[in-house]
Amino acid sequence: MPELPEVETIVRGLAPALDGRIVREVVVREPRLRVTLASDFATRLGGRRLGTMRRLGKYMLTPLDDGRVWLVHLGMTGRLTLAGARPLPLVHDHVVLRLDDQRTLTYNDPRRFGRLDVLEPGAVPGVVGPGVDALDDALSAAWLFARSRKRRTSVKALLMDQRQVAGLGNIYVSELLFRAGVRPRRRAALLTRDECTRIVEAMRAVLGEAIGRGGSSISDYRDGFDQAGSFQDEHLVYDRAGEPCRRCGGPIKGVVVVGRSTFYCPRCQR
DNA sequence: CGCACCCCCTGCCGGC
DNA sequence: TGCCGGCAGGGGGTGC
Repeated sequence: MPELPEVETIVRGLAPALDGRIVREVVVREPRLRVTLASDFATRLGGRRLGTMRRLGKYMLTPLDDGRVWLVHLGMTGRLTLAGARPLPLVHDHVVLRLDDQRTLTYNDPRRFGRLDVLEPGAVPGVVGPGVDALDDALSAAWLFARSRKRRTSVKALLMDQRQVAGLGNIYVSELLFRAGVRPRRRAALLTRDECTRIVEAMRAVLGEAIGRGGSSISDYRDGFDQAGSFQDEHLVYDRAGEPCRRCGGPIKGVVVVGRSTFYCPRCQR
């Protein structure tokens, strides 16, 4: 579920509230996430003072006062929610942190595809690979043009590859390619400089607007305070197969590209 | 190298 | 109404 705008929304909300807090207690109710929590996870996080949480791609990274970094990845259905003292535990509440201000930070994840970890100092760069964050200034049209040369893969696969561009997921790739007027299956190596410019501009625009709307709540996404986003109301193509294109009126097409459902307008995108 | 296909897991929805 | 197959915003592994 959560892509860059959703993770960014959570981080913007939680970072000020968590900065400087001390983790008084860590309760692991279910360690079997996609990667089973290390047996010492609770002791490595317990007692630590939290620094300023930040986002890198779809990861949430919080520095600890011992130099390590607390890492959270929400997978498809993860939620990180800050609430008052001792809220009633809900089904799929896997990890519960009690803070020194008596508030409670809960990791809930029905499908358990998420990841929680405490990283050693210096391990952070490795978690996202050599690519750049989708909102990093370094991701320019020139960078994308250079990176896409000699790639036999589709532009969608290139943009979805977290080692290349970190943060984009299935919703926002369809949305940004519609705005850029580029078909998802176009060979990356055949993108023109002008198309790379349009893709980068569309990427920044759609991500910025989505963040402004608090992300997309398709079914279960909520921010760090359990509030839904509203950008799903602005989707132009995602999950709209057969419905009229909002620009030309023609039917939106739904296909599968690199194993993921993909939506585009055959008339508006080339 | 790129991709099809498999897995991880629960929940929801549509069809019958 | 109830069951079942298919699919879901992510990511990792294998084998062709």
